[in-house]
Amino acid sequence: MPVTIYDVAREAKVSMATVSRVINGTAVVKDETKKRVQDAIARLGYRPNAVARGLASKRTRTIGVIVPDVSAAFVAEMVRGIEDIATMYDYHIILVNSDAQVDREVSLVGTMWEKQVDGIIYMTNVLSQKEIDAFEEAQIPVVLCATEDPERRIPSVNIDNYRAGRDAVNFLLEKECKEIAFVTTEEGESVVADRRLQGAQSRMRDQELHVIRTGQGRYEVALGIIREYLEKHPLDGVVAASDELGLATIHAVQDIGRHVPGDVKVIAFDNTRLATMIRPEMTVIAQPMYDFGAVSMRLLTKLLQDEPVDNYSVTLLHNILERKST
Amino acid sequence: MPVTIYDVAREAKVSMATVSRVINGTAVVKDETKKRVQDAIARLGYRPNAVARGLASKRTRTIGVIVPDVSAAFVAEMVRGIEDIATMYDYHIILVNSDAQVDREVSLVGTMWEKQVDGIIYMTNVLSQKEIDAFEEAQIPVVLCATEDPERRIPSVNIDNYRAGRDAVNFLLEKECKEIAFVTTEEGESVVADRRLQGAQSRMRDQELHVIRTGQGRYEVALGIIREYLEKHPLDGVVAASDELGLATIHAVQDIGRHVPGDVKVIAFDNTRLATMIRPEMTVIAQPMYDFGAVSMRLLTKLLQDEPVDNYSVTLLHNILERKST
DNA sequence: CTGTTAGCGCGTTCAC
DNA sequence: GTGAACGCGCTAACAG
Repeated sequence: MPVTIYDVAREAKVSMATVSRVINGTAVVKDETKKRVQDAIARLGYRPNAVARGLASKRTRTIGVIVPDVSAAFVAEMVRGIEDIATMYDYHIILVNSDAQVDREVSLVGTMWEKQVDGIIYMTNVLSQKEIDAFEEAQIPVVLCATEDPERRIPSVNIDNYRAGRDAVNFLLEKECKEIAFVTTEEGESVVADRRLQGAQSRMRDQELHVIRTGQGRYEVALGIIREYLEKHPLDGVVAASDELGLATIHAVQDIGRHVPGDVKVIAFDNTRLATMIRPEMTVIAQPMYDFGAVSMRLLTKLLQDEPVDNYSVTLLHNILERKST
Repeated sequence: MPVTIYDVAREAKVSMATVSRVINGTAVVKDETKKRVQDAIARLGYRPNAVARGLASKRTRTIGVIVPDVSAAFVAEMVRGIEDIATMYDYHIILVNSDAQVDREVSLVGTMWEKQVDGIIYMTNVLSQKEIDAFEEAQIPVVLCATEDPERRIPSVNIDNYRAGRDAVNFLLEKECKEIAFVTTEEGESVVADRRLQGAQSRMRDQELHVIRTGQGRYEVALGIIREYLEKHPLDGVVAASDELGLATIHAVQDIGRHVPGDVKVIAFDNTRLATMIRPEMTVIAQPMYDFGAVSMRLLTKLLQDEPVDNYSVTLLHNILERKST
């Protein structure tokens, strides 16, 4: 039989209300009785039941974290950031994968509602109205993490992807690149990627920006596509929408007997560990992946505790780390 | 005001018990009244409160997942496996990182207890008695995932690491390697790694197995250590305890002007995506990372539903994928 | 097949 | 400073 707050009360010869008080520090309790209670708790090995607590207080100290796929390096890093800050503020996270499927995402918001989570941290490739409606219906505070919401209807943490795309191209331009390509996923796959592409295009003037589409952006398929493109087009600079695509580019270049950075310079997005674990080490537009998660979670705690928030859509800084591929 | 089961009952002109029945399929309900209830639920947008449900039923349909660090590729993949199967059986997971610190691990088992999780999936580098005691005290079913418990006191899912280490060395031996090294972490860092080393050593006969210790096994520090070792010792075969260490080995070999696989053959553990994203593609002892998670979760569901279990310590198969580094 | 009645373990008034 | 009593939303007997 699990020991309850009543058992502690009896053991300490006080009422359960008093026990509750010393546990939660809700009110002043005489030092002596407080000690009696604490001793009783220790003696009985009492653990407050978080479920009962959640029912009574209507707060579960649990956060729903909805992501496309934890097994992606970028996402995992972010989740780690979320969890660290959650722990710091005494929250726990329920993690679910949506595979970026709208129906599933909407359904997951519903189950988070049933779970009575205090808040949600949400990441997706494309934010649709359906999801916004789901948030609205569930009446749960949401923070978007590394997710584009052009209309900024929901609190969010992101970088300026347009500017980042622009910076990447600018970097190559300053390296005297003439024929630049942007390697990315299919259009509509990811609003973040699309936004970067727009930024990249905005920096080109009379020249044309080559755009290489690689499906979902997986290394294996991208490799072939990029190689084929390279054989037909004399590129000398590539911006890749992810480390994985950057690596595919480097290998594609090498496969056709050309050289990075001598013949083709490559700069990629993200800066996962991959970027420094390959040869040549990759120049990147670094994204603060861990911070995306950490800052999102911190913002959410503010929302939950009615702390003043001076900025509901936080823009973190990206930066260029020049290495050996440019 | 959130709508409760009472509201639905009133709307459908039945008792709350009946509503509960149609929601849970706990008993037969006349088709007509069932429909009335379902309509009422839809009309009101009712969602059952999982917290109240958990308190009443003493089952939360929540699983605690305790891992060293989600941001490690290996772990993230495993978590994905856990979550997929959890979803399939209508469970959710609370994810926490322990950083492999015993105190924290013990404490986390305690908070899982408070959260009233139905079960725990546990992964760690070194399993100590303290943790076993914590499981015992919390009285929660636990499944160890990719974690060595020599005494098999707790249900677990793992590969035969001893045999895997042996197989790796054997593979190099058959390739005519004479001077073989095992690149791993410090002794005691990870029982899994230690076990593999033992297996590796068991396969050597009169020859000596070189052992290269690389601290925590991080690429950046390992690279220097391995390079230094290589300069002093004429190795021609290396078994690395992880993909990351395998890659460090390949680069170390290249750094001193030698060649993989020509001069030195490299085989590594794990087979994360990294292994096929580098040049040369790495020969590996592949571990079923996703399956570790998936099978663990499945085993746990059996434990929770009192299904018959024919094997409490499941041994998954590893296999060698020969690629370009050997 | 359906309704009534107890709890589940805790937070939170409101008195004392 | 402390205790008694109620309610959070639901499941699970038990009747009928």
